[in-house]
Amino acid sequence: MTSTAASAETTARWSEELRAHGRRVTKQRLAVLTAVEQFPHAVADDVAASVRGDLPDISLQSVYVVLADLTETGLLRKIEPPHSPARYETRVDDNHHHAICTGCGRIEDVDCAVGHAPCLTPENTHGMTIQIADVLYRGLCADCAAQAS
Amino acid sequence: MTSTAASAETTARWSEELRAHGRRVTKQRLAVLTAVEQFPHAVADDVAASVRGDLPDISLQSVYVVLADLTETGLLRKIEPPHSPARYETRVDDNHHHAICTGCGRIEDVDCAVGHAPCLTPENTHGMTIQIADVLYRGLCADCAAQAS
DNA sequence: GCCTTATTATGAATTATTCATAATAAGTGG
DNA sequence: CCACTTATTATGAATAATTCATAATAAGGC
Repeated sequence: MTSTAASAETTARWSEELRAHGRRVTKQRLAVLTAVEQFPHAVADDVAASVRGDLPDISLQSVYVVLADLTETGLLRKIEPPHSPARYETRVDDNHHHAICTGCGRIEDVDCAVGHAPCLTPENTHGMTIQIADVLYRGLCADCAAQAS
Repeated sequence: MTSTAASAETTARWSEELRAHGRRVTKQRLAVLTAVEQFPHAVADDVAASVRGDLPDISLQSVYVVLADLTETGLLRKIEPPHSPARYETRVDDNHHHAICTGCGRIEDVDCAVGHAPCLTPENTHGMTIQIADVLYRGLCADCAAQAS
């Protein structure tokens, strides 16, 4: 996974977002945001590889620190599928879901199936106040289905 | 978490299930099945603690081996919530979902919200053939909500 | 009761991630 | 533009859950 220098426009947009959230604008944050935007659902390792196009000496741990901070800030969304390291994306405002291929592990975005907030009204919640519903679809992607036959 | 000696009836039922799946009946498997049935959503550590009421010297690794085998066999269902070790339950035949309390981590069963197979028909699957939908609700349980106020 | 093969035991290894602490740099006020 | 405060980043070590390889054991068929 190679890097792509962020366009001035992209940089400006992310800088604005960072400031809007009261965060300092650093080259590490800009590089991470750009990388995740370019490669949605990338894992920390991939992000680090991409970021190293701009910042060759950044360590994986530093990338983890930045990813965690940006996730907490709300600029990134963290996805944690079983049997996969955590993945990150910049699409944070809609509550879309994900489909993971059981063959190759690739992840695709999936919009809500039923209106805007699907599955948010389970029948019996045992007194729990439900805040969000994480939906993870599992299946076979077209490529893996073709290979299987 | 203490053990409860399995009733003869329970043991007989699980023995039958094991044989029906072409598996040998061992005291380790019976103890694990009984423990998980008694404590739904227990983590491996809890299962080991419970099993040790019958088999004081069983190691955690052995419990892991048995849990993995029973899960593969289909006698147990494994739940893998983020930030929690895997949990196990004996309720395997319905596709029910789970609600996890963000306060205390407790897990409750939640029946399907919309008919029998909710959320199984997303709008755009990018060519993926969806097989199952894992739904994980997050919220606050009654106890934690009370404490928060 | 033997014998074959499934099952279990166990110590070591793995992987993703966080933590504590030290070093650095962003933005602010003079 | 410089200095300074405090956020941010760097880094090595630690952690936690789980799996793996291999050796020991025991179920169930004959």
